[in-house]
Amino acid sequence: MSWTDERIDTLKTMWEAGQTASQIADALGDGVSRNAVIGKAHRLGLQARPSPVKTSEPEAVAPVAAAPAPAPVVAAAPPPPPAPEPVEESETVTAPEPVRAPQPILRSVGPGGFLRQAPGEQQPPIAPAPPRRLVPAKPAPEIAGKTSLLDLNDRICKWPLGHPGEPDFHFCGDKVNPGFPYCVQHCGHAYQAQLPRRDRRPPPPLPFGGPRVR
DNA sequence: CCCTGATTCGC
DNA sequence: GCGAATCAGG
Repeated sequence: MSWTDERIDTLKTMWEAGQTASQIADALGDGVSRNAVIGKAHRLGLQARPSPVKTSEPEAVAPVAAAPAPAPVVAAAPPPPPAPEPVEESETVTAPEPVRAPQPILRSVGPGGFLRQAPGEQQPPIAPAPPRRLVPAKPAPEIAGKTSLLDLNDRICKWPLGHPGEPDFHFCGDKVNPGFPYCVQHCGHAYQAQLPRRDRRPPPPLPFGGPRVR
């Protein structure tokens, strides 16, 4: 699979949202490695993320004895203010725009790179209208610490807890029983000995609506 | 060992 | 441009 616009977009969005390269690679699927993600991210110019390997530049650390204090120059220049980007207010009248309250909608990025609809948001599909700035949605507090869709990978248990759409829906997240999508405990739930046909319960309650039929 | 991102370099 | 291999810190 190549880097289509959508996939690049997913990469950008997730990268800027702080997702790890592994998570992004997972979401993109199609055998994309985290190396591929990282490589692409860098080529795209995305970068500057706290790297575990610190590039401690030889910061010309003045010897302790040599430089006792920073020269008390006349006017001590204050640190350059972060200068929050001024909102581009162009044409339109300076209407206060009271209506548009930017609700922090939490969307998750699906494996195909599409944006999933948030629980309360049934109707309006993705608005193609470009928002001024993409503010990476911070995970809702309910999900904090939980294993979300984006956390899934090959080695953690994908057993769902709760139901999709519920605010605290998440996944087990334990380490998998090697070779299975679930941890040992949930494998016990997922895989059970075959019962005689007549004794079998009608609705096989499989998570996710069951495995893909393909 | 597991994870992370950065970099290199052959393709 | 791509990404596996490699590096290096947590």
